[in-house]
Amino acid sequence: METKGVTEKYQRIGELAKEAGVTVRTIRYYEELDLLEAPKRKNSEHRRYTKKDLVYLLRIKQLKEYGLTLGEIAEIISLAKDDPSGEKPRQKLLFRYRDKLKQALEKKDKLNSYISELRWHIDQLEEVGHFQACPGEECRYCKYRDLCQFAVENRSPE
Amino acid sequence: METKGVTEKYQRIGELAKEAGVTVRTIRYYEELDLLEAPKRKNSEHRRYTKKDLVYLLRIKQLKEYGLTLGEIAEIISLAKDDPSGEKPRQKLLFRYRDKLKQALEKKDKLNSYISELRWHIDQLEEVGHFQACPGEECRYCKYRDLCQFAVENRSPE
DNA sequence: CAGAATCTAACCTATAACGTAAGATTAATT
DNA sequence: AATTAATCTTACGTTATAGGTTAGATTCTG
Repeated sequence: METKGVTEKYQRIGELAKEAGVTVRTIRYYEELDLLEAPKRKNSEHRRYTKKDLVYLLRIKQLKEYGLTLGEIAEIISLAKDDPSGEKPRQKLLFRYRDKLKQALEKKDKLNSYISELRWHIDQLEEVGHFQACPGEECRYCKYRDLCQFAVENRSPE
Repeated sequence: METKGVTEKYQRIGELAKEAGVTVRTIRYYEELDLLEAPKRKNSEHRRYTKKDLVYLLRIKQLKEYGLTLGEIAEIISLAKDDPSGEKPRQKLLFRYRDKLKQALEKKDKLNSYISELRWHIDQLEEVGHFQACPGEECRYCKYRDLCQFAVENRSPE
C-alpha cells in the first residue's frame, strides 16, 4: 500500500492506550466491535500497534464526541473498508451528522418549552402560599385556579 | 355501570389506575416508595381508594412531567407530612425547580455548542471529497488543514 | 528469572421506573 | 355455589451503552 513513516515504531497496547487517553480494555473492546483493526500476530504474541492505530483511535474518540455511538462508527468504518473512493462512508457520516443535528434541534425546542414551563411554575410557587393546601380550600383564592387542573370547584360545600 | 358520586366512594386499584392513566403496578410501586399512602385494610382485603388518591396520583404525574424523579417527589411528600404549614415542601419544590432550571439552561448551552459544531462538520464534510483519505496525502490540499488535529504535516520535516 | 505487562473469557455495573410471571387469595357475577 | 375476574405478594427481568472487573494463564522485559 503505502510506505509508513521512517520512524515506524511498534507500541504495546498499554502505551497506545496512554497516548490515546483510553484504557487497555477500550482498545480491545473496539477491536471486538471491528472498530479497530486487529493487529496480526503469530501464535500468542501480544498486540503491536503503529502510529496509524493511534490516529484511528483518536478519530473514533472524536466521532464519539460528536455524538455517534460505537455502532454508528462501526458502520461507517465498515463502509470505508469496501469503498476505496470513500464516498459511501462520507455520505453515511453526513447522514448521521444531519440526523444528530435534527435531533439536537428538536431537543432544543423541547428544552425551551421546558424552561418556560419551569419558569412559570417557579413564579407560581413563589406566590402561592400554601403548597400543602393545594388542592383544597385554598383553591378558592388562588389566582391560578383557572389554569390549574387540580383546582377544586369552589361552590361545592364540604 | 357504576354510579359515581356520593355513593361510589371507594374504588378498586384497577379503576383508579384507569382513571389516572397509569398501571396497577405503578400504583403499588408508588405505595412502596411512600409516594402514595397505603390504604388501610383489615386482614387481606384489597386496596380501596378515594377521589383524593386520584388527585395525588395526578399530582405525582404532573411533578414527573416537570422532570422530578420519584425520589425527589417522595422527599417533598415526606416533608409535607411533618409540616402542616406546607412551607417546607414548598421551599423544597422551589429548590428543585430552580435546580432543574439551572440544569436545563446548562444543557441548552451545551446543546447550542453542539449544534454549531455539528453544522461546522456538516459544511466541512459536504466539501471535503475524500473521507477515507483523511488523514493522509489529501491533507496537503485540504482547506481545513489548519483546523484539523489529524492533518499530516507536509511542510515540517522531522 | 523475577516481575511487569498482556492474554482470553466471562461476568458485572450503572440508571429509573416500572414490566412480568407465578401461584395464591379475594371479590364480583351469574 | 360456582365460576370468572380482579387483586394479592414476591421477586426477578427489562432497556441500553460502553466499557469495568475479576481470574488465572501466558508472554515479554530488565
